[in-house]
Amino acid sequence: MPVQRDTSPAPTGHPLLARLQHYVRFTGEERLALEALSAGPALTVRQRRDLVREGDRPRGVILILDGWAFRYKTLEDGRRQIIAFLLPGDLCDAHGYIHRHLDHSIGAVTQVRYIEVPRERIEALAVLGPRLAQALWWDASVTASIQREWTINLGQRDAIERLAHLFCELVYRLRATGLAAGDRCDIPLTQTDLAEATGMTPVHVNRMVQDLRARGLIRWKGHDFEMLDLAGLCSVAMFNPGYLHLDHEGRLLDAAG
Amino acid sequence: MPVQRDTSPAPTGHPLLARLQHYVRFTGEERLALEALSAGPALTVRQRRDLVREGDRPRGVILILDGWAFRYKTLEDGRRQIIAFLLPGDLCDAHGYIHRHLDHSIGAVTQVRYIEVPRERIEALAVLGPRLAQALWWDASVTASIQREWTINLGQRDAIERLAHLFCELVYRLRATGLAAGDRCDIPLTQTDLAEATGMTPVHVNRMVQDLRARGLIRWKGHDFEMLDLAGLCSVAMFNPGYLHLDHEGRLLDAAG
DNA sequence: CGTTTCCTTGACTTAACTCAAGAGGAGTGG
DNA sequence: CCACTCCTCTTGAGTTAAGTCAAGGAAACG
Repeated sequence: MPVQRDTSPAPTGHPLLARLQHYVRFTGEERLALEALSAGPALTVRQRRDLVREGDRPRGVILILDGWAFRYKTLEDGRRQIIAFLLPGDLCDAHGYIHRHLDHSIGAVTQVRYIEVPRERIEALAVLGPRLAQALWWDASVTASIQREWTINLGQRDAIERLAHLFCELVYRLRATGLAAGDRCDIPLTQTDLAEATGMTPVHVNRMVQDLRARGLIRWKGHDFEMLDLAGLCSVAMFNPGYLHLDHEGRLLDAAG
Repeated sequence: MPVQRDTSPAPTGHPLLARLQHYVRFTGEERLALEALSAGPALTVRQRRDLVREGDRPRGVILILDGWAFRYKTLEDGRRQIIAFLLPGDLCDAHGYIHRHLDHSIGAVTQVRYIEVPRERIEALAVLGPRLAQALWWDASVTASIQREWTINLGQRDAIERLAHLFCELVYRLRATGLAAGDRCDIPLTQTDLAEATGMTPVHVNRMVQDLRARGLIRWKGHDFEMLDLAGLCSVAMFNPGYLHLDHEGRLLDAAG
């Protein structure tokens, strides 16, 4: 039996709050309201299972509390594309509230603890104050921006660039949620996951990972990932963090503690 | 001097309304409110100019009244990716209201007539009734869905499939706005545009277009496009229109007239 | 301690790119 | 009206990045 926390409380505080505070400065009341979101009964899926599946009727907005997941979609002939990675603190509208059926699935990489927040509770949040609504809008528009960046990644960058870009994005996003200590973090993905996200074969991903290692840009063994040369990796990837929009008033708050 | 309408009223009625009616059935009052959106002073850009540029401060939501445009983003070394096509009736949040700077540009293919709708007027719409809010949500979530589909397109499909898929999407979207008569429509794109949207070279796009023609799937001369075999093209592309979510209550209304 | 999953490497194939040059139109100006 | 330019489309020949197939090794799992 794997040694994994199962019934323990959220181990990283409140990842959503941690991230939203980069965008907007909250009052104590607002903070409590956000924390209350994750107070409901958490669900758990085992690693490599689906949280929700294409064709399901959406049950609410999913808030990832702990663990990694991804959105994906499958073509008729079995080819599979990972569309986005979902990290702790990610709110993922699954999708649009309104649609009858999901047009994609969400799968777990690791064991994932999450909450299905009924839409009413999200809407109720927004009523509490414009800052909360603003933060949620901000978050949604960052999600859209990331999706656009993936379009560029797949359309214009070659293999090493794509891979380097993905690593940069993941590290920046983990940092924003407090899940990266300096240049080190946990990346529980397999090279096959990376292949499905970057549109290449696992074999080629492997060669590119070796290449990044050989250039002294990254270290990656098991789940343990380290950026040895952030500037170098960004340069290879032509990574510009602007699209993550991590530059709002909240930054000040973040710097202060 | 080119012979182009310039100060004439919107030639296709209300493309936004035409499209939203596929999603939601409106009352007369709601319809008027939507039509009022395009009552403001329309702006015009000449073909191949930008409506807005990366780094600009967003001025509002853009509503395309007439003509084709696209979102795009440029890498440092000049490579350019078209991220989405914007057709008449498209509302494009440019972007997120909230951000200080746009993280991408919007360029015109043809001459484009459009309106910059202040965010307040969008919000005011939503207050008028839940159906309007619902329709706008629907629209936004379809946009997100299209963006996800592009990710798959670029990541998993090969050259002919990508191109076929793009043609299918455009035809379906034009139909939903009443801009395709049967299987014929206007596609004012160059093969270089298609190349920038599908992540290939113009030369290769050309070869693939020839291929689709040779297979008897499409006819395309100048701007005049015709699907000769919709089922065949969908099959080549593994196109499944579900992601466009054109299947709401409004469909009944549409069928009725 | 065996089994499965994941990573790694090598040899070969192929889809797509590059470079280059020519053809067809559309608009421009003499 | 014709010559000119510019832009887009087209075709061919050679190159390259990435895919395929196959097999061995190293972890991780149970």
